Amino acid sequence: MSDTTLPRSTSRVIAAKATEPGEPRSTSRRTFDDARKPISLRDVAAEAKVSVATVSMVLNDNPRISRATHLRISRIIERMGYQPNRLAQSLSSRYTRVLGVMLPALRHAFADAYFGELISGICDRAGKMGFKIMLEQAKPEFVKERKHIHIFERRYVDGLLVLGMNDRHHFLEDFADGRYPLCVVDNKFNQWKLDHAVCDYAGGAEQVMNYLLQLGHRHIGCIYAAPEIQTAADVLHVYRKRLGDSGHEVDDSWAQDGRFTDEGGAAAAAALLKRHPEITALFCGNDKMAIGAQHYLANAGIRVPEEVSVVGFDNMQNAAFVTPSLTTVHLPLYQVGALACERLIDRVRGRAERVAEVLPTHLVVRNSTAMARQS
Amino acid sequence: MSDTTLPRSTSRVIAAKATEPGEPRSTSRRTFDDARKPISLRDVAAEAKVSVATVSMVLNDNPRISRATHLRISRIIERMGYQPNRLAQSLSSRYTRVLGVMLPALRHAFADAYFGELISGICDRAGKMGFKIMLEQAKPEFVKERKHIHIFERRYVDGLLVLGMNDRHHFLEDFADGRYPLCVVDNKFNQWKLDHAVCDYAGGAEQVMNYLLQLGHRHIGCIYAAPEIQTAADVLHVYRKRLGDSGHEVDDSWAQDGRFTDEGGAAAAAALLKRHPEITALFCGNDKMAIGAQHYLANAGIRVPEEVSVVGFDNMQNAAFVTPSLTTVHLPLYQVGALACERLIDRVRGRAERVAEVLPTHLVVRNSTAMARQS
DNA sequence: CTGAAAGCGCTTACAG
DNA sequence: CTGAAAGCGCTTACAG
Repeated sequence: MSDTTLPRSTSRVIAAKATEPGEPRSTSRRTFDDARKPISLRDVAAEAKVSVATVSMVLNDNPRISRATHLRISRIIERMGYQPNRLAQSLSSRYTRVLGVMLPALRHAFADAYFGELISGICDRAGKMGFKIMLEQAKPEFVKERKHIHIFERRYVDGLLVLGMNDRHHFLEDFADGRYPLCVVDNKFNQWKLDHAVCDYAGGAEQVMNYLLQLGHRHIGCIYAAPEIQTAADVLHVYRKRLGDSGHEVDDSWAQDGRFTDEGGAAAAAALLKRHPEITALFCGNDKMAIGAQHYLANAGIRVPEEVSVVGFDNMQNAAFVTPSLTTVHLPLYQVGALACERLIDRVRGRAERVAEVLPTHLVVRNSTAMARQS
Repeated sequence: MSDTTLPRSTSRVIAAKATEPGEPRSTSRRTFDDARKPISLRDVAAEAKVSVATVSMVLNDNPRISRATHLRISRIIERMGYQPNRLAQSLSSRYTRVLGVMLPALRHAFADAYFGELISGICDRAGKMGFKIMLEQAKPEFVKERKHIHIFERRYVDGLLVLGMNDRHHFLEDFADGRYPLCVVDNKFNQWKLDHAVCDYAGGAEQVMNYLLQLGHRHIGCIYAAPEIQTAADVLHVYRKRLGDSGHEVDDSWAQDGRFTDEGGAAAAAALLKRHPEITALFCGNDKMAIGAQHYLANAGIRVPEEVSVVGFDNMQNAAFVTPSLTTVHLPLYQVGALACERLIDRVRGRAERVAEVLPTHLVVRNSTAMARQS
């Protein structure tokens, strides 16, 4: 602990300069003992010889303050290096200017590039709009103790963005009445009336199936995951429908759960190829599973793409740097995060209408796909 | 906007139950119009027929309150579903129970698994210790406008964790006086007196060099990055020193900057092998660059590990799922994040001594390394 | 156009 | 062991 009796440098020096030589002595009630205390509205008001109300209104750009006064007081605020205490501001104004970001309670959730991209978009946009981001994880206790409501009641946040949620996150129902602003990021729920911004997963899946069918693939396996997530279910649905439409029998033995992980993808690829050696293409629900599948295929001596084509979904950073580089669907996750954030802030500011934003996706063709082999 | 004239359900229902039938009417000053207002300390005090001070002390487990009173009032708090307004709490108590986490201003920084692991550790530990996490990015304006100080002065945070910072982040100097609690995560600075918790990079590098030299490698290239980061410089230093000690000429042409990216790693590998075709091993400063190097080698028709061994650094999730799986150094990033968080909270609570924590690392041998080829 | 005063919802000396 | 009151640092009607 440093010596309290010594005056400090930094901001206090700036404040000291506030009284120019020759000016009448400041009427501020700050004493020498206050040296470590931050400057308050009162100090600024005393220095400027106006009321605290006036300084407050200058700070909030209230039009009732004359241009001259505004300018004069702004200068004093600047010179004194005054920073408003936002706890006091929020307590009075009832806005915190903080948004919560809720992640699922997965181990090391933040290390997932999928969530990372969304959060990057959210943080950038929030920062530009004057909001801070607070992190939450949807742990079982969290929901059981109704902490998702408490963060509002206790005034931690003005709104909440939820990522990676699924149909079993029943607490989302508590937001259906619109009392507490919430926006679902990159997912959607039919059972609850909630704002959302989402990538067009079904559209991306259509492009993949078109492409594979055009290349002559007829024996296409699917490595899916988490069908309780609507967007993941959409992809699986398109896969089945397009295969059925093209006159092929659709049978659950052609689809295998890969749990969205590298390991799961490898295991699912192994299971599918054992069951159906005639498979010429694997359509994977994310890039990680696709990379796991490629890993399995390489170890099993099956060449990609000559013998089996592999398609991912995400377009994560490393998709271009595996061997062979991965054909995948690009998801504008950064943009979805930013858009969801903006829509949530609109809501915090009073917008009443629900929003449902869908951002387009597109196929990125690389080297993991080729014409179906002649078998 | 929903109808304001209707009484709401949820928490108000609970509060209504607080007056049991037959009890005298509550003396609370809450009226019907208050229906949407959250319950305050005053309401609880009125209901319990004690002063707000007493309820406050119950809330803060102040020992001056008798066990009987504590129990009785706790029950009432529970029954009413009261949640203290933490803005008011913080304004009075001068603690926010929020920690800032600062990331460098890299594009899509959150999508990096390295930062993600650290943040996972930080969030878990912070949550367990009753703290929330607020996100910040060290954008140029941010530092120029001294926002790193303002988040303290404005009472956003009690302490700050900084990730991915380097010697050019001069704003860290402002924390050397210990006035505002800060902890450097997975890095260290010799020029500024700051708390830190860091992985043993030099120790990991020693293990890599031992291993490669034992396998008979003598022509070892190094793909490094960001030598302005102390830990990265440590790795480069160990590489040079061990090569020199084993009687080899150390020459800058054997090391190449790979900018910590897949692309950079691929380009650096290409440059090194063009310059020195006799290279039998590449030691990379992180897994991403190693995977990029593997990608280049595969495309160039150079077999890994038969012709060239590749070693990474990080042990990121996918290191085990590239082909061939990657030999690398495991960094306990989750643990470093958690430990840094805990040390920062100690500091917030008043610990005066500086701390410098170092966590051990270890080599993980997989399939990207083998005996040096006979050339 | 500006000021005095009440209020936001807590905590914390200070009395008793 | 508990209460009355001041205070944390702002904003916002309400006067003038």
